Amino acid sequence: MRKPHEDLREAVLAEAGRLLEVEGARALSARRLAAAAGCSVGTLYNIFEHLDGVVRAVNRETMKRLAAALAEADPGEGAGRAARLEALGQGYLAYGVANPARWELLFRYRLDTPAEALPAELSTLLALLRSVAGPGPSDEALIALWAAVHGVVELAVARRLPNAAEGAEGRMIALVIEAGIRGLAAEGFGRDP
Amino acid sequence: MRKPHEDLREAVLAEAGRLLEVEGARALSARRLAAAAGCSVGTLYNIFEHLDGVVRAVNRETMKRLAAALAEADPGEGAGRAARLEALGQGYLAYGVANPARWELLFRYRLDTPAEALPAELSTLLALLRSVAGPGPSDEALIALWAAVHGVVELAVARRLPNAAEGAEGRMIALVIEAGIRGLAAEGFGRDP
DNA sequence: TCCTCCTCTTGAACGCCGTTCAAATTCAGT
DNA sequence: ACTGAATTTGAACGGCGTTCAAGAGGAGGA
Repeated sequence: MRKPHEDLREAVLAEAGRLLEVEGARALSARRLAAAAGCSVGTLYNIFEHLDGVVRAVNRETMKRLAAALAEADPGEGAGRAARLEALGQGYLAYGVANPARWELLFRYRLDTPAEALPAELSTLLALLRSVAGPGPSDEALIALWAAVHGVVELAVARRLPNAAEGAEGRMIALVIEAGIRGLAAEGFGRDP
Repeated sequence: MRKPHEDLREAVLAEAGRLLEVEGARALSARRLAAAAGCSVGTLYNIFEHLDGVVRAVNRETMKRLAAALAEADPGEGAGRAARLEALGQGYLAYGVANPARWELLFRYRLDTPAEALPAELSTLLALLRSVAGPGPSDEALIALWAAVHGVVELAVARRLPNAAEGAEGRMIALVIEAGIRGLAAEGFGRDP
């Protein structure tokens, strides 16, 4: 019932995760992956066609983990919508800072095959955002809020913030979320639970 | 008066820019650069020590161009501060979309030497932002606004926006800037010309 | 048992990469 | 013309993604 290589496929992905965490995104090469998983490069290419495929699979897993981390950070429906959004933003920052290699693969890896660069699991995140914001705000506004928060995290993870902002990432997230909430309010943020 | 290699150095940087624009960031390799500039790889390494050095030099030039593009987009002191900020945001987006290879080198290239990843010329941009926003807002708030806008542009350039946001980048920039202005207002945005 | 046929695996090979360095070249000063 | 220092060269090293001819393995029939 299960495809021939499925065990090996999972072993490869597990080793990919290990390599990423221990040695960073640079270490994720076909040869090292094959060696770590105990097969030859040729077999790796039988399973994945291109290295892009490994990255995409890792990214799907990363998205699941990110969604889980955000669900964890979410104080839940008991808390106010504003507090929940703030918590989600801080959770997004925390996940990125804690997993720079996965973050890099997810957002900075150059995928040659143009097919959706972000895994479809992104919709899970947007759905969570939607459930917190209520049905009022447009998709565009929600995605803009995500992108704004993402900008802070991306610059923080890539170590591209000016010195003046060092250590202020959390406060900057709070500022962006606060402003975003005011912007969303004009679109009916929080109406209709 | 001029250092021994300065002519060659400039030739290399000019060819680097050409390679970037014509063939993208992948084409910027030591061998291709040396061939294009008419010298050997060894000489390239005499001038730049590492390829990182070439990237850093290109990034300084990119920052200058970006600053010039923003100065061009700025309607000037005659316009309102809000209109100016909006124009700067749209200019930032336009530059990124028009120069994806330079953008990639500036914000996504993995620099091994940790020295400030962003060229010091970034301060020019922040100074422009400061001059438009007035002395009220804190550095943190201004950098947060920049980061928020940056997030939209980065996701757009990296083609990592969900389909729902395709073609809506300009409107998303407008949303982020509007919300940012409201946030900055609390910090005295626009007081004291 | 042996022989076929088909699938899966292997690792050497290709052309690229960043980087190094011994040797060749260049050239100013004598 | 010669010397000595500075500069340039390109082959070499180890690593990369990717391909593919050759080999290994096993299922089914004789």
